[in-house]
Amino acid sequence: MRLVIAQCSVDYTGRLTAHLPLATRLLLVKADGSVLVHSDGGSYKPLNWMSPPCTLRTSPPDEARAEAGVVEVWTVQHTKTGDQLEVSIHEVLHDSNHELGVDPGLVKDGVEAHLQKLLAEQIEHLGPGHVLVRREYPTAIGPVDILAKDGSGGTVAVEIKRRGDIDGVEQLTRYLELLNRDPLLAPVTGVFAAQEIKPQAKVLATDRGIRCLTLDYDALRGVDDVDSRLF
Amino acid sequence: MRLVIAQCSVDYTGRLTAHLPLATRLLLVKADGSVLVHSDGGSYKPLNWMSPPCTLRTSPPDEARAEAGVVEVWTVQHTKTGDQLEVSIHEVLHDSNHELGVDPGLVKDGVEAHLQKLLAEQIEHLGPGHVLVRREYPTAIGPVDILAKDGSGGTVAVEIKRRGDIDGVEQLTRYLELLNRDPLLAPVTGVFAAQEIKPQAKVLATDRGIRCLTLDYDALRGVDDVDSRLF
DNA sequence: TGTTCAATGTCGCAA
DNA sequence: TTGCGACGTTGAACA
Repeated sequence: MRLVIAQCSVDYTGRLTAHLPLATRLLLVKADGSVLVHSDGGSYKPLNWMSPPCTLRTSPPDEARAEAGVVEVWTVQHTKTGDQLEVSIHEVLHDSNHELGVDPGLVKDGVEAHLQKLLAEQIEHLGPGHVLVRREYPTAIGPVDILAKDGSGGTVAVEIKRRGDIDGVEQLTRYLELLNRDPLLAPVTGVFAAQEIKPQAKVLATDRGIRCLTLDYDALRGVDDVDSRLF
Repeated sequence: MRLVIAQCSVDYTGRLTAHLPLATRLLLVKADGSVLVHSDGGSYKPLNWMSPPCTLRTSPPDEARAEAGVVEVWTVQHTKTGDQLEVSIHEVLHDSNHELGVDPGLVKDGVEAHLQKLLAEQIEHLGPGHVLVRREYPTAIGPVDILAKDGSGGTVAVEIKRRGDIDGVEQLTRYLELLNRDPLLAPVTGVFAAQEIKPQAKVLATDRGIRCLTLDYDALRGVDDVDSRLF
């Protein structure tokens, strides 16, 4: 990631034509070649930008621009649409390069983990008499989201998803198979819990004797203590 | 504008709950206190952010976080909604401050002015035999976007909008009323030209004998000389 | 100031 | 790939 603070003017031609008069701004060049032009205010949206895939080419100014005080021209062109961003740089005030590496991303996780925490706290949603054993119960093939005991002493394994798909049912099935080999736990029944469960997933789960539980995120959250939001 | 490159994890609580695991990212603090968290890829949208009005407070980590390697905690809170962004900083790799001043802004000039220029250049879109008189034809109540002569010597007044609404028809009506008082110009007919014309506007215009013309921006531009894009 | 509607929307999932 | 809907939508015009 390259950070440049520079006096510059910017022109964009693409879906529309736009122009930014001369001023001091931040030019942010990302590893994928995309460029953001930010001012010192406004929202998170840049004044101007070019999204990937695109290429950045720097060149000396033509005579007319050199006259006008331009020292370098950046031409950023979108690889597919041909949209073009042209930055006329008058003075560079800062220029630094930074190695960031790939972001683990998976932003907006939260929801699934939060659902797990909320359901663990309100384990009664599994049915009367249920008691939490633990969250993230470790097994050889990965942690089970929630392990609980039902009223009759049987074990319950819960797989939680934001959107319940066939994959989730398969995953839970593997856990159940493994857990049921453990005489201390067996018999282990399964609960597939999600905000929204696909009909196909519901059919498969039911066929395998797995109970489906639709979670109401807002309702679960409403009961939750406001102070415990950061988990 | 403050630029910080740091190893950090980020938590957001507001409309939703989101978490960013530990990684190296850009933290951008704008003059108005707003904060953007950018990775080295993706689009112009930050991974996480806080929009103004908000306040940034930095504090030493609590004991548990200090254990985990956190050296500083940023708490950014929205003044009105109470949304909160918490940045746990593990290591600062770069930290610089820059005075940018107020941006002249006025981004996104263009479309309407560009449409006017393009239509003036390709006046034949008004119909066969049309000749341009001038753009921005001055009148007592403001300039008419385009004034032209049709094949039979009559005058044509064109009002151009990006989106054609009732207001535009009213405006053109006022111009027509005024222009038709001028014996040198009369009879003056009206053309309401826009990229998109609202049904109500079309009805009103037609009712008043004003012709509607839908402009195809891309098609007009396609014909346009590539070198004349900067206007 | 609140409401409506476009956007260089962007983003994410389903068909 | 394409289409559709939601978004911490954002942003501007209009009432």
